[in-house]
Amino acid sequence: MIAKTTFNRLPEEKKERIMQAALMEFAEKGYRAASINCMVEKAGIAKGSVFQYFGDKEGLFAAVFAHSLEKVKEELRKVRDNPARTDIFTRLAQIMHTGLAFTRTYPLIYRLYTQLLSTPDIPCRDFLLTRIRDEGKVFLKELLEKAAARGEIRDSLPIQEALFLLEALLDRFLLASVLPYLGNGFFDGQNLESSIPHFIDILEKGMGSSR
Amino acid sequence: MIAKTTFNRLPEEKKERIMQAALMEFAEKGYRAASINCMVEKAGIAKGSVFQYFGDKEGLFAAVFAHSLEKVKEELRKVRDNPARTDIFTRLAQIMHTGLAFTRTYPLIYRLYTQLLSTPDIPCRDFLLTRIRDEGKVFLKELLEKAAARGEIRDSLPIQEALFLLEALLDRFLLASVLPYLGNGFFDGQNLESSIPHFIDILEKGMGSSR
Amino acid sequence: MIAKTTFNRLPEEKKERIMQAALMEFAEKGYRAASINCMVEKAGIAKGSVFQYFGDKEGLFAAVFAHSLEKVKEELRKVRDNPARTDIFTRLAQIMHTGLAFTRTYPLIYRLYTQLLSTPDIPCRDFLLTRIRDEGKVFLKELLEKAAARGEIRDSLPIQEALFLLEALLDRFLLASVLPYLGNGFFDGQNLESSIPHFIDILEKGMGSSR
Amino acid sequence: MIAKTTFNRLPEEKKERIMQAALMEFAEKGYRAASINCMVEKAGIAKGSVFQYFGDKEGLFAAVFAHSLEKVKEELRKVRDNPARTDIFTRLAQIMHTGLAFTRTYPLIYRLYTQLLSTPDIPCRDFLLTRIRDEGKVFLKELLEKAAARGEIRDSLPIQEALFLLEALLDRFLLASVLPYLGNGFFDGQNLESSIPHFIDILEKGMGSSR
DNA sequence: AATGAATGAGGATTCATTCAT
DNA sequence: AATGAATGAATCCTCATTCAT
Repeated sequence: MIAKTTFNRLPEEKKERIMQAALMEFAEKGYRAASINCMVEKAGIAKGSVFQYFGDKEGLFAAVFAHSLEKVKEELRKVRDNPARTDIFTRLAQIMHTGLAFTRTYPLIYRLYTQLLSTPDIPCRDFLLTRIRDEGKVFLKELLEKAAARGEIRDSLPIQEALFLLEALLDRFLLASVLPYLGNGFFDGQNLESSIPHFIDILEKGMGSSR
Repeated sequence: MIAKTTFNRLPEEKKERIMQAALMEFAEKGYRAASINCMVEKAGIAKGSVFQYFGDKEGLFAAVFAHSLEKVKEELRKVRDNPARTDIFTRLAQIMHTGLAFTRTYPLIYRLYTQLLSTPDIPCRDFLLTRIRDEGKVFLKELLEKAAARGEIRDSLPIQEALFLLEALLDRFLLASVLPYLGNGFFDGQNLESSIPHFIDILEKGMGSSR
Repeated sequence: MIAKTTFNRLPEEKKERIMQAALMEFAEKGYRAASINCMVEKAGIAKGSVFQYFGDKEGLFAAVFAHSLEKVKEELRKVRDNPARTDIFTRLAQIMHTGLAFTRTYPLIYRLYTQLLSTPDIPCRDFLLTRIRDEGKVFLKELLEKAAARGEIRDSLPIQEALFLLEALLDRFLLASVLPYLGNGFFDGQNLESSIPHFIDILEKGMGSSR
Repeated sequence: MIAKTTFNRLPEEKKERIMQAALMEFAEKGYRAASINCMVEKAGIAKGSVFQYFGDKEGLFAAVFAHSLEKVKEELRKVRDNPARTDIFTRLAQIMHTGLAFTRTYPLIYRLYTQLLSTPDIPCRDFLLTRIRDEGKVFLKELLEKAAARGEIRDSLPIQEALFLLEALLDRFLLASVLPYLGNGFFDGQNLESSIPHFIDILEKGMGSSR
């Protein structure tokens, strides 16, 4: 955290190269197994530089995480600032499309997130997960509440569980785009997009107001 | 994989002790970070024995995985062999309850599974994940197909997507019981059970046949 | 401290070789500058073994220290169990001779002690120094007290300061045998022995009972 | 040693700041463990500057040492230029008081000296120690010789050994003011001053001319 | 003259694995 | 079959030193 300035003063190209190499390491191998040796080789920099820039491995991870979160935020903003005059189910479809585009563009970032979820010994994990949640999940909640206010969802809908289900579906949907195992062999790559309307169909019947 | 026999000839108590210690290591620290040093200390056996029994770390992991999968299968059998004369939604509720009981009883096994999901450099990951899928997911599919045959679900339901959604929900539901972060603060420990009917409510409306 | 057994089970010759190599490193370079790399090369063992035996560098240091202290204790016992029926000044001369013989035999042990004295960041320094003091200095105190009881020293002698002076002289005397700088160029190696009676002369006049 | 001029042209305040920071590092951690990184941070200068000023770590140490020696010399001069018309034992008491005041004012300088004494791998150690000796010890010798000429000390006194004893006592006395361990628990901080007369008492009886 | 980014050798330490007993 | 001592590669990290700006 101290010498963060050193890194920030670097030319943009080099910064990106380093972030990319580090992201690859962490996303592919997980925090512990990620090797700074491999990382610096990929990035083409000296090993010592990493520690000058980020202090230690933990600092590097935090930087990579922050860098990735920034990308996520940009993406979220796109969805949020969309021509919002549509009903919630149309928006959910939009979100799924946008999310899919995101994981296709930045598959490693999504992998980093799943690493974080399942690896208990990552430093600051609690803090980092909290930041993600604050960033991403509040959004869905607002979406649901506004839809409720507009009468787009049925009165009897249990909000918390609906929220949980939406998150689960979205998360798994994105995960499937990164890890083909989860698609059950049914969803192979390109087909994920075409399944979106079907998901929306189920959600609409399950959550929408009748009529 | 080589001298598996040697391990199998061990007294049951010792086998269980070793498996338990190894499961703890792998589930808590992940594959790479797991230390055979720590493991043998917990198990109270000689380090050399591990390599005599399982060949190498990878073999040990495979054995732990197989051992855990066996427990999962037992559990699945319980659900499958249940008094099956109920509709699919009642059964889904049963499954959620049973799953929750399972992760409460064997939280480490579920963690092992999530580790496997998110850590790409575990050897044989593909093979192991395939085995899980074959074990667990075929079951849900059959459930859906039978329900369709009985007319419990609407004709227009897109089966693949419904299956995917069910898996996503179940998985996330169990994960939340192990990792409190995912509950969004809404679900705190005991509350997970009470939310099951609400999930079923959504699913029934989304997937069930009208009337 | 844990795997101390491993080291103790080693053949005596190997144990001694390792202790000697470690003592050389620590005594010559100080705790921080001592390199385990150099040490294992001198001892002809694998680097990993050091950590198996002693846990970490600190544990190694503690072991070397304990080993050395054992040698010191043996030496002290020799002096203590001497034909004790002589006056204190004769005994002081004996002690100086014995001490000199000790530093000549184990110069590194004495250097280790001085390293400990002057290096503030050695782990457990307080504890180790206390152990030395308990071992060595109580002895001088008893000597003085018995001499007082026998009337060998004057009533007006300030005991604490006399003790301090004796320690200072003994310590410096031994130090000079190890570090020639302190001898002021006057005492070159062999001459230290011949100066003992002269020191005793001063001490006797300063501390002895008149006549 | 190369561009010493560059450093000397610096504003006095900056020079002092740098010397102080370096002295702290060396005195507290010893030569090897002292980190130029820490040092420059404390001093608030660029790391490169150290090497521009002093060539390398060794040169920096030599400069710090010289700077400290200068302070010692000033102090010595005070004692030397004292109203000298007193006998040697009064002067020794003065010296002890002055020395104590010095180590209280500049404890780091004394620590630097003890580091130098006990750490054999400091470069130029021989040279530096010789300079100290030349500075400090000649003085005591003169004192003794003049006292002998004035008949303040007995004819039979072995001069070299007396000198050695005085040095040992003074050194240990000062050391005890910096490292409390050596006081044996008897001398706690403030008490050192009050013990001076008692030391002088012993010395006078041991070395003074009878009557 | 001053800066501070870059470097890589070397530090302690951990660990899976081998093998003689 | 079981042990646990031995090994050395790989880990993160620190540091003095260099050099372009």
